[in-house]
Amino acid sequence: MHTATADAPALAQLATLLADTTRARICLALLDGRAWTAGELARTAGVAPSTASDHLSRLVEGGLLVQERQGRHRYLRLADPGVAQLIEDLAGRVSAPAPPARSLRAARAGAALAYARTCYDHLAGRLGVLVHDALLRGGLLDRAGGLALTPAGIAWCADLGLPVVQLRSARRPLLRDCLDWTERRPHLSGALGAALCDRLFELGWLARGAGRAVRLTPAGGPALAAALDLASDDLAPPAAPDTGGGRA
Amino acid sequence: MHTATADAPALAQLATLLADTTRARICLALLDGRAWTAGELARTAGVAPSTASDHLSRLVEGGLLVQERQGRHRYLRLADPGVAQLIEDLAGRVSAPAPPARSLRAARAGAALAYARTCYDHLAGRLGVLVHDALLRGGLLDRAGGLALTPAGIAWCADLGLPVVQLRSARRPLLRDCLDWTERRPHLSGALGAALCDRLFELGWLARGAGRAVRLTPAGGPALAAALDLASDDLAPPAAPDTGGGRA
DNA sequence: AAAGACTGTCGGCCACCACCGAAACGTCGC
DNA sequence: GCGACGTTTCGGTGGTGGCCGACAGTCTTT
Repeated sequence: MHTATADAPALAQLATLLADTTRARICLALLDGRAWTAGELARTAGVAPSTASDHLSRLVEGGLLVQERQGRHRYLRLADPGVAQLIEDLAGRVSAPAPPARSLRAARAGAALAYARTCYDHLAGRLGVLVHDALLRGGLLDRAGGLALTPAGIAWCADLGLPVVQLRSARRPLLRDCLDWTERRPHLSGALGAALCDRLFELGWLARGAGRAVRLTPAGGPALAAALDLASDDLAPPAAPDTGGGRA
Repeated sequence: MHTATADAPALAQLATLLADTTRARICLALLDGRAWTAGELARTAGVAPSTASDHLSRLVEGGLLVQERQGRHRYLRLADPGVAQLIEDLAGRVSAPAPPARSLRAARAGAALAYARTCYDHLAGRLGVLVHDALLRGGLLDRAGGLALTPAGIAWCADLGLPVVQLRSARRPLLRDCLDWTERRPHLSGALGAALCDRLFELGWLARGAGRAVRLTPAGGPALAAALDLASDDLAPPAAPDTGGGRA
């Protein structure tokens, strides 16, 4: 007599989708929030296109991915923020062993990624943490009784064009901590985190770099700093190292 | 060239632990937050003791479970609230298809479970949702800018013997929504949700029933209702359907 | 229309793993 | 001490699933 409060086979089936290195690689790649083609994912995962095709079909069928066919391409992306959250949570439990930079190019790419990147649909990296900290210091965000915007914070969002009331949804929390695995500190996720990131792109303050990396635009840096009541320098990426001096 | 932002093999390895029906059953059983013996888990999962022993060792080695040996018994429980959250999140993605009650006894047990139960370390079921709603209605909890206690809510917690400041931790959010799969509505999880549940047991307002089910004690019902500014009836379980059977 | 690119299907190979029963180990009780 | 009980270890077995190469389909390009 199995109590079977929840459907164990279904849970196992869902976990199975992530229980394969190749599928895990695919899902991690898709964590950038964009749509990839099947071929790109196959190359990234290091398997034959036919193998990847199989995996992708299973992931779609399992509800983790959604696809969109355009001509001879098959675009795939994570099904919804919940899937991204799930993968993040799982990845967060495995101690990421501080990837050592192998080459100068890799080190530079790594630095860009550590500075600012997208974490599915919100801002992460050092910039993400800085924004979080600035909001907290400015009294726009409050952690005394949980994690919430203050009335001032709600007004701040409205000024930026973020309608907080409309972002409230039963399906997704407005705010959520997302642990940064480079900074080891929280940044903002949730519906608002995603909307804020969207809006920064929309305003042209933020632009995509290579891969998951993003960067502040020349106009966006000062603008965001002003909005957060910071000096421009506070948001600047670490000074480009001419040689090895990795700034702490 | 694999970008390998995170360790895909490690993620897959972690997911593999949950990617088996038997291990999933074990983990779901342990969601009640208590420590089970290896034999109990074997019977619950419906496998031979030797099979379960193997699974349990793997789960412990993988960091999902912790064990404690006492004499000829091996007690196992979930390693930490994060694991419980992970399993909840996974289980929450698979639509639990409203288990039909097969017998009168099963229906009664199901009703008790739907009314109040523990969800690893916090209160769930109808009672959990009622508490959440009462806190919200009473202005102790606020959802305007996220999910947070109001100053009044912090005071209310203090009155109850819950030191909110000490509960704030980097490792675990103070408050968190946990979707109830019977009520389909949020109840309180997180560090505070766990502390509140603990305290209710400590005060003798809440007592354990069969399995994961809990019940309000005769003294606890009115006390909790008063604390939440509710009529006693508002917290009452659904009227017991009076068939002829002798009530235990 | 033909050539090329992206993707899906099929068959086969191989490795992994969940399961069990039997037996060994340790603890508890008489 | 002896037996009972809970647990673990150890082969052995069967099923599942990841992987590839080859071929077929579909869309784009020349």
